Amino acid sequence: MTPNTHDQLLKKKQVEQMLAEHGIFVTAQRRIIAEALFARNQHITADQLLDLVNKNGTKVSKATIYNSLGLFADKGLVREIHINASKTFYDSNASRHHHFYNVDTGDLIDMKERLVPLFLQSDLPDGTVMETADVVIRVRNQSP
Amino acid sequence: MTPNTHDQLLKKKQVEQMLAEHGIFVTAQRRIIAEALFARNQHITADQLLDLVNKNGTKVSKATIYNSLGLFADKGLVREIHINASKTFYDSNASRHHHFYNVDTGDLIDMKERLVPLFLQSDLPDGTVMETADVVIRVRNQSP
DNA sequence: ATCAATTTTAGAACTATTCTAATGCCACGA
DNA sequence: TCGTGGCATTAGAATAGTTCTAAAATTGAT
Ligand SMILES: [Mn+2]
Ligand SMILES: [Mn+2]
Ligand SMILES: [Zn+2]
Ligand SMILES: [Zn+2]
Repeated sequence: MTPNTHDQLLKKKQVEQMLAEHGIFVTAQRRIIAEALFARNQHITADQLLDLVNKNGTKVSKATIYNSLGLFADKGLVREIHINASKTFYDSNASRHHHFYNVDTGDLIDMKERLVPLFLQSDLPDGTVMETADVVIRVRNQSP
Repeated sequence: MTPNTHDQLLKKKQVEQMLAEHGIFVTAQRRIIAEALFARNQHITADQLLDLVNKNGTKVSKATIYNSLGLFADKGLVREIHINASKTFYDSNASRHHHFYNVDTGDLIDMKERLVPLFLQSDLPDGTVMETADVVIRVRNQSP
C-alpha cells in the first residue's frame, strides 16, 4: 500500500494545476505549502502554516513560507487580512468575501456575500483602480 | 504679546473638555498629545505624532505616546487603521467613515459616507455586538 | 556536463509595539 | 504640612512578526 491514496494524488494534481494556471513555477516546497494551505478554506498565520507543513516530517524553511505566501498573494491565490500590528491572517479562500473578527475570542469568521458593500468604480480616487476591498467588522461578546 | 492667542486658548479648553467628557484624566502629556492630534482631521502614525509633539521643545516619551493613543482608542476618541503588519494609522476623526488606501503612493484618503456598507445587527455572529466596521479599499494607480 | 537563472535556506537584521521597573506627580487625610 | 497610595511617565530592554543577506541547492536549457 503506497502512502498516497487516489484522492490525495488527485488533490496534488489540482494544486499543481492551480499554481501553473496562475503563472507560478511549481517547486517541491511550493507544492507542499500549497497542499497544506489549500486543503480547506482557512484563515491561517504564517507560522501556523509553518507548523502545519512541517508536522509530517517535511521540512520547509520559514523564509520559504513567507516567500510563497507573498507570491501566492501577488498572484491572487490568497488574501492577506491585517487584524492588527501583530496578527496577519492568510485566507486560502481568495474569492470576494469579508469577515467578522471577535476581539474577545480571536475568531475570524466569514461574512455572507449579501452583506458585502457595493462600490462604484467612478467613486474611486481619480486615476486609480480597485485592488481589494478589505472589510473587517470587529465584534465583541455581548456583556452577560 | 503672549504666545497663546485667544483661538489657541479656546482650542486647549475644548481638548480638555473632550478628554474629560470621555472619562480621561487630564494630564500635562495627554493635553499636549491631544492638542497635536486633534488639531485637525488626520491619519498619523505613532512616531509621526511623537515627532510632531516634540517638534516645539516639549518632551513626551514614546511610551506615553503609545499609552495615550491606546487610551484614546479605548475611549473611542481615535480609530486605529491597520494597513499592514508595519503600518498602523491613528485617525483623529473617529466618526463613522472609511478609507481608500493607495498602495502606490501610500495615501490614505477618506471615503464619502454614502459608500459605507450597511449591516444588520441580526447578521452578526450569535451573542456578539458590533464594535467597529473597518473598511479599507485598496487601490493602485492606473497603468499608463 | 555545463551554465545561468531561480529558489531555498539559516540565521541575522530590522522595527513597530509592548513590557519593565524605577521615578515622578498629585490629591487627600491625618 | 507631611506622608501615603495610586496613577502616570519614562528610558531602555525585550518581544515578535517580517524582511534581508549571502551562500548553497535546484532547475531547465544548451
Ligand atoms: Mn504567529
Ligand atoms: Mn512610523
Ligand atoms: Zn475568509
Ligand atoms: Zn479617516
